[in-house]
Amino acid sequence: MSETPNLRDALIQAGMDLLAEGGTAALTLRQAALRAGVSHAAPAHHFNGLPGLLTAIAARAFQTFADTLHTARDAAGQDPRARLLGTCQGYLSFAVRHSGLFQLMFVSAEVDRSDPALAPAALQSYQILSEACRPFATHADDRLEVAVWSLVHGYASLGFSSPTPPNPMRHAPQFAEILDELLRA
Amino acid sequence: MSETPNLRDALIQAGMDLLAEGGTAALTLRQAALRAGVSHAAPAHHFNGLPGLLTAIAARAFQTFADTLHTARDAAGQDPRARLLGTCQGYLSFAVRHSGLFQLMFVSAEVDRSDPALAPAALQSYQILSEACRPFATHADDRLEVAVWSLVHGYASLGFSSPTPPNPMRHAPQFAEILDELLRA
DNA sequence: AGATCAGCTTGACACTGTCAAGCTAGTGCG
DNA sequence: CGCACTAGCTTGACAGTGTCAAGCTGATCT
Repeated sequence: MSETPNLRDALIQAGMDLLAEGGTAALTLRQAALRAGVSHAAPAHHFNGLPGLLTAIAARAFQTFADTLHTARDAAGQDPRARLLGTCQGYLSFAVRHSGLFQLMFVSAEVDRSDPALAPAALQSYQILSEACRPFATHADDRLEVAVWSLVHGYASLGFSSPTPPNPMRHAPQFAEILDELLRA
Repeated sequence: MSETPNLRDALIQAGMDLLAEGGTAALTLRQAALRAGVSHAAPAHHFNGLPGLLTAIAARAFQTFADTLHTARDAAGQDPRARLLGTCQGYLSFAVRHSGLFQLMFVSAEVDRSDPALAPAALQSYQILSEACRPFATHADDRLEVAVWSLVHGYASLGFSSPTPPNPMRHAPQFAEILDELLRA
């Protein structure tokens, strides 16, 4: 039993690997258990069934999401517009590189969004984006950051269902130009 | 035999009902077959397995989606801005009222997005939105319509994962104000 | 009249999540 | 020291799922 001092983490990691390799359909309690080298019912002991594992994975994903936004913003220099654009590009980069996690975080009906473990990292992610928007806010309410958030999230999401027929995303304008369009207000 | 002259349509309808009642998890080949009063393997004969049924449902959903956009736009009067706002509100209304279908159409990995039956209605939906954007286009490329599309799609999507912790969507500004923000450019 | 065949049924298979029961090693207690 | 106890995991079972192969049935065509 010295192999896995922390089976819980090993199961989360196995689940993330499965998700990255085979998409949502491949993420299975039994397969995660198999990868971690334990019996098929072991995961139920640490998480409380499949939704529990998915929620734990989503929580960890929000953490790396926040990290991605953070480093992308800091790499963009000091100019406020560059920082906001960098943050958004980190957002898009994460969505493309970890599409399975992205989908799990934002759309999966099986993660328990009331789980208290989900709040901190998710809030942190949002605050990074919100803070990058602040220099451009012209109204008292949150309308600009909600606009930017909706814009980047929609752009990312539509990029997925991109083989979708309407698909102006195939030759879509770069996000930078679209963001500029919004910031010109 | 005389009960269901068109079993295919009956299965699609049963699937849409299941989706509306119990979400994605409740939409099952066997349950759809049960509702249509046929054996568990009958659906595989009309669609080619579960992805086929999901794709057929998505295709029909795109049709009613286009209808929703169309009527919402026409009900908004003649002013270009009112028409665009009306179209977007139709978009949001559909997303809220048919969240299961919306998710199926845009995110589900199990629908075959290369299916030729998907293209027409989806293209029609996109063209309605695109046309409503035309009076405001200032550039040669599609950047405005992609911006509006991303904005409304992201706003709708974030509204779902809304129990999500960051959740500025709880007291989110009305979409109209956000759209105005974009159109001011 | 007889052949053909699409449409559906029946039965089986592997796979899934979940539950109940049991094992096992480490811990605290008398 | 010995013994109950418990957390962590295993084993075995169950219902439900998608999918496939084989068979039935009734209408259509030659």
